[in-house]
Amino acid sequence: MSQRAKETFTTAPAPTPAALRARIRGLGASMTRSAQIVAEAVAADPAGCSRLTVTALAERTGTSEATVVRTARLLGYPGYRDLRLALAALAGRQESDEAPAVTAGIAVDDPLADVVAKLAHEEAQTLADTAAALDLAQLSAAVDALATARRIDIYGVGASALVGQDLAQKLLRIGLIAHAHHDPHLAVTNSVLLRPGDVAVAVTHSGATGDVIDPLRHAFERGATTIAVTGGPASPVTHYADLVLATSAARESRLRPAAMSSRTSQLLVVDCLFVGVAQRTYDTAAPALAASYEALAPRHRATAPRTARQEPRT
Amino acid sequence: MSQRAKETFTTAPAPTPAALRARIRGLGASMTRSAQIVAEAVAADPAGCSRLTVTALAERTGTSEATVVRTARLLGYPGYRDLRLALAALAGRQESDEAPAVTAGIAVDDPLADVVAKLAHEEAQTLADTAAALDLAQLSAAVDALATARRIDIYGVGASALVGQDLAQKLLRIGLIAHAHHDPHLAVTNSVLLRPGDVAVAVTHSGATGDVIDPLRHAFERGATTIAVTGGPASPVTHYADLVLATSAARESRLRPAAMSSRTSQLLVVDCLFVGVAQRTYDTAAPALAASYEALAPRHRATAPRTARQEPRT
DNA sequence: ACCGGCCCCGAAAATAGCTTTCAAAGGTGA
DNA sequence: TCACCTTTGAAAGCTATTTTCGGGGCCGGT
Repeated sequence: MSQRAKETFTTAPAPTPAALRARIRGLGASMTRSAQIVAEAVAADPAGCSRLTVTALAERTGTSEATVVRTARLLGYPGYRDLRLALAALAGRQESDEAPAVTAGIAVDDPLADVVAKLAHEEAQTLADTAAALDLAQLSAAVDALATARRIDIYGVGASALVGQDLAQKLLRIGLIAHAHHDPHLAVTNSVLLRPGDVAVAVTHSGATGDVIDPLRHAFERGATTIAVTGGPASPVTHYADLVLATSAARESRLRPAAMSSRTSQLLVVDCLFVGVAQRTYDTAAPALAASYEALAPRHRATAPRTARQEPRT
Repeated sequence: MSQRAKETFTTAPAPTPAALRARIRGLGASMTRSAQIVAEAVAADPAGCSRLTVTALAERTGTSEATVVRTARLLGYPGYRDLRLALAALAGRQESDEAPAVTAGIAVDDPLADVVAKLAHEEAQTLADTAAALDLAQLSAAVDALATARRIDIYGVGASALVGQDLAQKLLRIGLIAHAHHDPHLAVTNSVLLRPGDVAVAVTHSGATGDVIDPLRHAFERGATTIAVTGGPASPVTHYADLVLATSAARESRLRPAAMSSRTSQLLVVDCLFVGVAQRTYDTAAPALAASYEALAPRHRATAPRTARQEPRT
């Protein structure tokens, strides 16, 4: 057997994914001069190098393609192609680790890209907070109450009205009798009709919105089961709530007082309620969902109109 | 201009790193059959596919090299090589994120704690996907249009109606003239009044909701700037949209067909629009926000009623 | 100091993989 | 049914990677 079949000396057995850095350090001085240069360049900027071709990397390091390939082999990969792939993976990993770089608040002069990143990050944070803070016992009791309710009234005004409507829409779709009221007068008018076995839900971030508290109080006094979805666990609304579901009370900055985190948080709670109820009433919920889906189908256009695309007018 | 220079139709401008998942979901049904097969294989096993050559992937999916390359282009990369790199990066990232523990869908018999965790995780995922996939150029243009609009009409029905209302509420609070219409007839009636300088926004997850497309078309034909917030970047609604803001089109499982991920995604887009507009019009937006906040104060009860807490009836 | 041997290195040939072209097959609307 | 457009795979064309090959430097021996 020849002592060097065709310059294929697999120095290391492992084409490892991310142990790359260690490997480079490990081999360190045992590499030839130009191999070191290449390895160093790779270690210094994996992401950047992953975007280069052999030729480009050779040029950048002032070496030749052959040397680059040899270095890749030294590092344990079958060839440069695979080193490049590993480099990309490494870059992806790093990127995900350093993601929460944008924790701060949003400023007036942030570029749009930052705004998007910050908003997404903050809302994700809010979701995590809310999930962690949710009282499962209360949630479970709320699900029970909703699942067996004769009738469900939901109160919310302003931004919370939308959350209430979302809940009502969802519950309706699985066959429950749910109404969302955002008109305070109508809410009160309806609330006095409730009785034991009914459920009233109040959605209010501050927990101090009179227009929502009033109908809830009436429902409470008439014996309905009352649920408060609020960011203020000790706020006025909780006085008339049998069950309190806490939403995250993230501070709202100057540029987003109009309910962002709070809305996200409330919606998560609503979703939890909905899924919980849907699970508990699966036998009736599933067909109801299917039916409403079918009923909607004809309102969707299957394909784009065949006419040529109309150009935006000049 | 030739209609097809050399089969180089860069469907999407962004060769983004991690927006891949979102992109695949988004294009979804708008791809050709074999492209779907390839995309699906890629989405199902990014790490594995990143190790395959064009030929190998073509064979695995039962298609041809050409199709694989075309799919890579569809997903926004210059070619397969780059897709492969991105895949590797994605794999690396995933590996580092590794233990979301509760990745799977929600089952009928999941305990409530799991439901909460899964929902929160999925919605957070959706947020990340959406943020990654958002086209900043389109967003920026949309912000400009909104900020300078004479009048803004927003169309959405069903779950998307709530998103539309949310946007309208926010824009109103910073002094813009915005209306959300969820009644298809009224929407059409209003849309024919729009003219250049006005903005129409359509919110629809599927992008195929006739009740929303109709008013948007009218607005488009009358010269208003039209914006589509949709999960289907190639869906019918985009035919009449000057600007398209893509939302994540995560699959909705049996227990949550009623718009959860899609709603979260849409709301993030709405928030981005709002913050963007608020930034651009800060001088007028800030006082308007303050004023609306003041005006609301009296409707909040500062403290709990002094009466003793009423016990739940026995 | 000179010479021979060995290894390192880069230029260029060889090859594998990626991209493009082209024509046929499969639909779709008139 | 026919014409047209879309989609698809086979094969040609090209780029990037890998291998080969020979020049040149370093070291020990003479």
